[in-house]
Amino acid sequence: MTTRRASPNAARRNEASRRATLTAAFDLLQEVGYAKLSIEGIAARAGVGKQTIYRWWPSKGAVVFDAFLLLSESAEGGPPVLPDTGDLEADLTAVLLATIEELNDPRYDQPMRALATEIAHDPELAAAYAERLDGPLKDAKRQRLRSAQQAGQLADDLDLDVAVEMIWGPVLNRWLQRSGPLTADYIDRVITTALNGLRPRPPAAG
Amino acid sequence: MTTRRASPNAARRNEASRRATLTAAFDLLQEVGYAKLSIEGIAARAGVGKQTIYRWWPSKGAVVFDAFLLLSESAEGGPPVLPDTGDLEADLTAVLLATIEELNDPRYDQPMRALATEIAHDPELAAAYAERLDGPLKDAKRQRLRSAQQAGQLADDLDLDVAVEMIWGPVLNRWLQRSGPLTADYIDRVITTALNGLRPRPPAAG
Amino acid sequence: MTTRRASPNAARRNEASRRATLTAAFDLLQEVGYAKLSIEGIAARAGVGKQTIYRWWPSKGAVVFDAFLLLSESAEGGPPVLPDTGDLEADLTAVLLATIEELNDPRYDQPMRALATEIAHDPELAAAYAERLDGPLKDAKRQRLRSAQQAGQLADDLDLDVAVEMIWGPVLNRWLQRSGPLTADYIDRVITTALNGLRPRPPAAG
Amino acid sequence: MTTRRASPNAARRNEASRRATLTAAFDLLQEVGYAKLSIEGIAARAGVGKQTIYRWWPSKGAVVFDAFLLLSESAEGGPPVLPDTGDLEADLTAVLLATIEELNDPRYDQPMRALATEIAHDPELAAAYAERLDGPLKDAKRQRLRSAQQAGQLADDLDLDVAVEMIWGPVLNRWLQRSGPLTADYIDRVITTALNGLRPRPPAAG
DNA sequence: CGGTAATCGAGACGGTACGTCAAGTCTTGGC
DNA sequence: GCCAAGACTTGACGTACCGTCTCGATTACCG
Repeated sequence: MTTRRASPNAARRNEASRRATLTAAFDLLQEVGYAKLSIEGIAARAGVGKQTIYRWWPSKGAVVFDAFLLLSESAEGGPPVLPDTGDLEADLTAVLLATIEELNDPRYDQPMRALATEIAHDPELAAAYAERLDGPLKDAKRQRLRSAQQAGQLADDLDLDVAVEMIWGPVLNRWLQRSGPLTADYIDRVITTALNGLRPRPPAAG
Repeated sequence: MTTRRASPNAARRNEASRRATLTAAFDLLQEVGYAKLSIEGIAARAGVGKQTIYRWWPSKGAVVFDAFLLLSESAEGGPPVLPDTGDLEADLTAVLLATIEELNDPRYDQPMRALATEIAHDPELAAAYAERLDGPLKDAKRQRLRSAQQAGQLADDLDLDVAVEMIWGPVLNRWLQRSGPLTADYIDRVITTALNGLRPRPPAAG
Repeated sequence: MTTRRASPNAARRNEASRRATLTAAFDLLQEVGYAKLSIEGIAARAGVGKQTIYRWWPSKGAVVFDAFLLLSESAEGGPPVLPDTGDLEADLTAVLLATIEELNDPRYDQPMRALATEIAHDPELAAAYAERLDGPLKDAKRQRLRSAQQAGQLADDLDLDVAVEMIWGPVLNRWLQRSGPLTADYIDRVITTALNGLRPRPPAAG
Repeated sequence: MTTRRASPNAARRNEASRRATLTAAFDLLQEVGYAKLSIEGIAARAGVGKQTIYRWWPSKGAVVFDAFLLLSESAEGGPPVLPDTGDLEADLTAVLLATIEELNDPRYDQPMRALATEIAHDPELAAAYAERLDGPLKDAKRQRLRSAQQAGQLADDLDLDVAVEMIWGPVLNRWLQRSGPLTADYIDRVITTALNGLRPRPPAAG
């Protein structure tokens, strides 16, 4: 058996209340923003008792996290996979363009910032995020790079973890800190720079 | 003529109260963490009236930001400069090692996360951060890369902004999300990968 | 035919649950006091479902009332009777001494105050109290006075109801309001004053 | 110096908030009854923050008590005095008639029961009641009886405290327990019985 | 150099939300 | 159909802070 906490009897949990809570949380995140998001507000919007929220979630961050989880579950069929046309640069560009489109979308901006900061302050949440939300995505990214590596397009001794961070890290950072615009051009430069590296690259052998 | 009801008369500002407030804010950030930081608490700790804080700072985030500003001002003499021994890889390694040492230091971890969070949620603060705190540092980083570029160690057409993000982005991201340990080995891998790029690199010409 | 949706089928009632509930209620009244007595607490202490309590009692006061009823039933054999030695003053003194002993007993103080205040706020409960608990007692008191009246010890035209209230009213009041100590001496003074009245009493005829 | 608690600075207390609170408490007591009286409700009705109530009163009962105090203060000029026409019986009748009129008045019934209940359960409150509200009244009652005593209308050795309780005790008890109607006739019987006592009274000497 | 206006510490105020407790209703599974 | 158990919505609890608002008591500038 695997349950960690004994207290509430999960079998009797009201699924309708759970979904209402998560939906309300996500909606409110868009509407009022992270700073004004309150358990009280979520409960009221969801038509749910506060106690029900406190019974099933340890923190506001956990609710927000589960709201994202619900969203990603309802969106997907199976684990995520990155496109693989054989053209790595094109595939990465396509994926990152979709990413910045989402990051630039006002509907998702606030909620994702909320999630990011909750994660930054709550290690337990960070672990859950790494495992349940980011993990599968990271696997897909690594997998795409491995495929390119096997096709000889990437260095044999490449550290795939670092490679993934090298491509997505700058983008996420720029978004979170608003240190610059997230444009298609920026994406291109990131990908090109990451692939080629900072050092001068001798002309391809004739 | 100027606005009739302008901001308070800065000339009369009590410097002792200002410093006490910022010091208290930073200390409390370490002690109780970001989530439990309150204006009331800062005022009490600083032996300062709440009104004094509200008079001079628009938000809690602004106080936290100023606390960092005070810290960085008291630490420095003039704008920051990265070491330049001619050996880029060694210099970057040295700087990044110092960076992760700070990020791993429990005294700074909480406060810096607080700052990151406030910035993520407050565009105005983000602008101030970009200009006053991060700006000079970024200039120094760019300058070091430019120096290497001029020495022929980096590609001529390298986008220095992207290059800087490529090196520091992954590290900051890993720290903020706790997606992996910040070790010397990790730093090495990041620097090597960034410099060489993901693509296979033909052996240096004989 | 009877009402279709009447009260639950009393025949099926679980006597063990009933007694457990009432005992738990009385015990808790002593332990945690009236203000902190809760249905939830009673149910937990009795090992009984909350619904079972709500099924059989209309209010917390009703449970408390029944708890007293259970107590008085188990204590007695038949209706109460006051001692009648022929010496009215002595008999009254004996009974009132027993009364104040109970009122001063910490085991009964809290529960009886609870009962008294529930009665004060709930007319229906007051009626039940008057009929089931206080009624028989009052009959006994009246009966003792009537006996004395017939023996020529009390005025012929005496209003027995008022007479009873005149003796017990001051004592109960003093207890409830804590307006003075309940001592044997106090009892004596009450009885003497009630018997003689406030007016000067001419010396008994020779 | 005499202050008992240091915490709130009574000098800065807002008199308007105080009066609004007490008035709201009294009004709500009439409207919703004692059982549904809540601090939250009082605060809302008074347009006052909850904290302001908690700052100045230790319990709901204390608020109710102060509400009565405010009422009695605003009603009076100086300490209360009972009428003294020389005819004790008539004077007592007049006073008790006024008393039962108040007790029978639906505007005061609920609030006074609330006060009685709070007193019954809170010894500290009972002491305050005895001193501030009931005390002066009891003095007046005793004084009237003493006057009659000096006029030879009452027994020389009469215990005035007990005498007062003997007259008012039965009335209050009957009201609190609803054990009978409070009518003019009842008042007459109480007074007559108390004055004459229970024992047969020989005809006044010719 | 004394008058006066702004700032200061302090903290009361009307509020909002917190996280908890209990009320009374409803559902599930066992007897 | 009653029962124990306990999840549910509701509403109040008493507390912590919010941001605004007085209060005297220092300042520090200005006439």
